Amino acid sequence: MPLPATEAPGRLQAALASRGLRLTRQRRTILGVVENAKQHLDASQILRHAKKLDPEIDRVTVYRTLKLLKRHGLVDELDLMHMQGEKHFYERRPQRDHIHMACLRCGKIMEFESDLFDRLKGQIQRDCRFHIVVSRLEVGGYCADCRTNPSE
Amino acid sequence: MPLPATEAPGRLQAALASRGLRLTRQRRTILGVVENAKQHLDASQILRHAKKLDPEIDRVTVYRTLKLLKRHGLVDELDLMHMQGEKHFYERRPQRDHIHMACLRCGKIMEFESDLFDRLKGQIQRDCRFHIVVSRLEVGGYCADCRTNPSE
DNA sequence: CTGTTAATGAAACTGTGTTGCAACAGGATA
DNA sequence: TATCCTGTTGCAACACAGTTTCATTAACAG
Ligand SMILES: [Zn+2]
Ligand SMILES: [Zn+2]
Ligand SMILES: [Zn+2]
Ligand SMILES: [Zn+2]
Repeated sequence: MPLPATEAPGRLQAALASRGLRLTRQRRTILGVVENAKQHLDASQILRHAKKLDPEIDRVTVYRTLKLLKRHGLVDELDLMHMQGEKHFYERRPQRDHIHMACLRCGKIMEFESDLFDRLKGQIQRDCRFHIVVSRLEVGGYCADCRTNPSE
Repeated sequence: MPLPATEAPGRLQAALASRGLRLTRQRRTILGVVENAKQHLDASQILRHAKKLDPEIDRVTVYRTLKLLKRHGLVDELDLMHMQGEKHFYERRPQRDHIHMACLRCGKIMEFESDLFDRLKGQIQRDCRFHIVVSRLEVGGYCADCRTNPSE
């Protein structure tokens, strides 16, 4: 369940356009898929969704577009603790970073925002004189449901 | 060339033994490589180091041993922000978690321990009623050297 | 020392992501 | 709207990380 469902339709498209990058039919389709995804998708899921809207789209274009978005800091790449093999997942970079929690039993992915996380990043930048461009905090463990119903 | 596998009996070996797992010649070699590594190694680097000590070792055994160590929480798997392709890196799980900082310019990897990080994990466990088993915080950005010498 | 059983090595395989290149199309310009 | 330039696409072949299968080997308990 993505946190704030506040949709800004076409934000990715607008961002690409403002950088002078070509908005092709295929890119528009892929951007739409990423932007409107209800959960974290990997490259092959993005391809599958995109093919429903435009059957001509090739997987190479999906990979190239994801790489482009990543390079421009418009999407973040996640592992989700590699619970489903070596896949990588993508989400539009949010206004405020969040933590990903992956339940090792039921596979649920939860998100969490925290002031402490923001302060921690501030501390890293100050104490290590390190300018943070991208950050990723993922934890694996057991969710509330799985802790109270370990039998099911 | 092949050195005796009678290396200093590290903590990893002791941990495996205490769990009733077989300590084969190959496992001892691989454990020694991971334990004595001076930097973060990926699977193929671990294989290369291990082959110097025991040329018979197969890459499959390296993968299987890493999986075993991961499953038992004895090593952590890192991405280091995927700066060198999709490789994954390994390190012995430390007594206290640390943050990995990867410089996007010079490729340097730095480590950092922080009370704030420990408190953040505590907050997650309390506020989300989520029992943390493993956590990973990686940040990408620019290190102090690269910020002061952007010319070199 | 012996037997049981887990671990290994070799090869074939899966799946993710990349590269080279000819054909194509976005979008600027006139 | 037509033209051009250049970045983008689709395809096939490739590269590489990691897994599976199975016959053989060896840990270690008895
Ligand atoms: Zn759960
Ligand atoms: Zn998310
Ligand atoms: Zn990864
Ligand atoms: Zn640097």
